[in-house]
Amino acid sequence: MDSLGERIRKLREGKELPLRTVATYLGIDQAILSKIERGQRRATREHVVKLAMFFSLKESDLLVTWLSDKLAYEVRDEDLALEAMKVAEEKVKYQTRKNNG
Amino acid sequence: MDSLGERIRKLREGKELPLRTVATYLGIDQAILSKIERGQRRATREHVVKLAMFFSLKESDLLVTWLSDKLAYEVRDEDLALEAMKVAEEKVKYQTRKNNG
DNA sequence: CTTATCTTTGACAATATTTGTCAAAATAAA
DNA sequence: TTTATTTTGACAAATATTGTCAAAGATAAG
Repeated sequence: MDSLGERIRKLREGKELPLRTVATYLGIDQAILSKIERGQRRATREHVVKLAMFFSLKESDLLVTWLSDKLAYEVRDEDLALEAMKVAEEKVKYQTRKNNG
Repeated sequence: MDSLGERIRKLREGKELPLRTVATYLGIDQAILSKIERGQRRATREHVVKLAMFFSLKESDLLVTWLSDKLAYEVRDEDLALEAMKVAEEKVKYQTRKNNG
């Protein structure tokens, strides 16, 4: 259950690449990538798409990691986080039905 | 499975109160309350707390509605919304374990 | 120990998003 | 018609996000 940051740090270190290399590919300063990897900043969707390219991952795979990070972040230090999450899941199911069939 | 806006509109209309009355209680312009009720703007936590007071609801009850709205909003029009939501739920469970026991 | 490379930190700027006011237009009720 | 209520949209203020940059802190190599 890794965060996006943990995942890409592992991938990057697995290839023994410096932050600079990946950051340049993303078109951002290495300082930001450093922060993203350690969870101090959040990636944008564009970053995620490019990271999937860079590391040859399925885009949807990395997007789910990124989105779930965002959701968990949204209810960080909320007592009612889990309860809200469950209700939200139902709301999303309903939204989906509404958009499709 | 009402949104916060739907809930408070029903409550307000149930008491036959104009937007003005509730908006003044919240300390905001009625235009905003109108938008919140119709889901065009989002309430702040402060609004929610005051609304719970105003309508004599359990604060946590309304907070769950508000939080779940925020979560659902965060993944609006995302194909991977539901999948991300499920992963996020696990992440939240883990966070909780980390903070408590 | 010194130098070179890599990573982290923090101050700051630019941009985007959110939250609000206000006034006018639209709607509904008297 | 009037009067009260609600909705809309343009705009401003406040806040949050995303980024650069330069310096400080680690790590590794010579």
